[in-house]
Amino acid sequence: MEHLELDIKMRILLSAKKLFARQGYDGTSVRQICEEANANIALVSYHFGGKEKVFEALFVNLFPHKDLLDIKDLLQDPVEGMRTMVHGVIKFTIADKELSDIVQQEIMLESNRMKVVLEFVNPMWSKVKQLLEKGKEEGVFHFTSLPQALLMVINLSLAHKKTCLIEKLFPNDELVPDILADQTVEFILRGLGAVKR
Amino acid sequence: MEHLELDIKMRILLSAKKLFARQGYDGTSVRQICEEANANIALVSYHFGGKEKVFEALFVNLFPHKDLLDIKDLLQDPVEGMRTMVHGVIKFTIADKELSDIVQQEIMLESNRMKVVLEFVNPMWSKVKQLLEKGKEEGVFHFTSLPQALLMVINLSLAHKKTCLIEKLFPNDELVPDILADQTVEFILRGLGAVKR
DNA sequence: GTCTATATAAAGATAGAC
DNA sequence: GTCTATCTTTATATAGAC
Repeated sequence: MEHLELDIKMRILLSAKKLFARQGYDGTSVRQICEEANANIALVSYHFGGKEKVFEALFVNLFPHKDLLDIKDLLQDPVEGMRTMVHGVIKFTIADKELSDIVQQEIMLESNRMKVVLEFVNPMWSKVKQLLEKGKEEGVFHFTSLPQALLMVINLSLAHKKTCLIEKLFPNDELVPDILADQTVEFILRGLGAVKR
Repeated sequence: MEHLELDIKMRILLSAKKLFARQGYDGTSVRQICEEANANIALVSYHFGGKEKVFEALFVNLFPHKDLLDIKDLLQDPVEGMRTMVHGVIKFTIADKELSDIVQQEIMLESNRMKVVLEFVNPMWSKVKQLLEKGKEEGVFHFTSLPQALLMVINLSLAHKKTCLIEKLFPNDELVPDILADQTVEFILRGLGAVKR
């Protein structure tokens, strides 16, 4: 029932993003999406070709492609490079919480839609992988298994905001985004053995 | 089509666990569960009272309640205590990958079923929280925000095995469970500033 | 306790009018 | 490009026979 100023295709995409994030892909119906978008049910098929295609279009149109990959010379200093990358990913998860929630849901489900998600997310992980390799070569990062180190960095970069997990344990608390990013980055760097304390 | 030797209630629960883990709660139908369990469709309603109740029963019956909480004197040495807890959680995620996958899916969805999941999972996080507090008091752990530190420890303990995330980046690799647990624990301890290098 | 048969609702998708 | 109306399938759940 929002963004009535936009054209229908975009309204459908934004509504799908909102509902997929809140209820998951399988928990969201095409009817719901169209209701939210103030669009007719038939338009999803007409404009996109079905629910699956809406999901794809969502990433094609709304994923912030280049932001993180345009940065040159990331590999010059692995520690600073890692700082930049992790900060960038966290910035994305805060800027578009819905899309980042969808990414994580699909990862956890290991659904068929992973193919689409990975297409957009892998370039970032590839950069992080390079940073880890370079850092290990130079002796600033210390870990046994590269794939597992990468997994830990990814998970910490993405899954920092699932506060529902602990809200019962911190009834009055709230997380401050600025502190969040810095603390996560420094945690990762220390975890990787890059001495910073 | 397995475990035909068990009684029907348990067969339904095990089939539900398997399918929820693979396809998610919303992506799994009662029909599918009964087919997998070699049971009649009507039996889910008769024995449990519906799909939601099957989910609940799954945790009530199959969640390893006490394993981690019986350990006494965990707080004597926060570093060793943390080592024990994280190892324990990782052991659980490996022992029952299906159940741990379900836990993570529901966390990411922030579904209505979180209430059930948290009931079983919170006691563990509560212990970890205590360890973090004690460790910070004693000056062995260093972090700014307790809730966020807790979140990072939880995430690393749970989400270490989503290898689908990076399998394109490591075509031939495989993760070794033993190394996994140790590397994760040490990563966490270093991340928390407990000097171990 | 287990089955068949069915009730009822909701899903995704499209034909055809406008 | 958008709508109404409808098709088909599938969902959860249950009544009632056995």
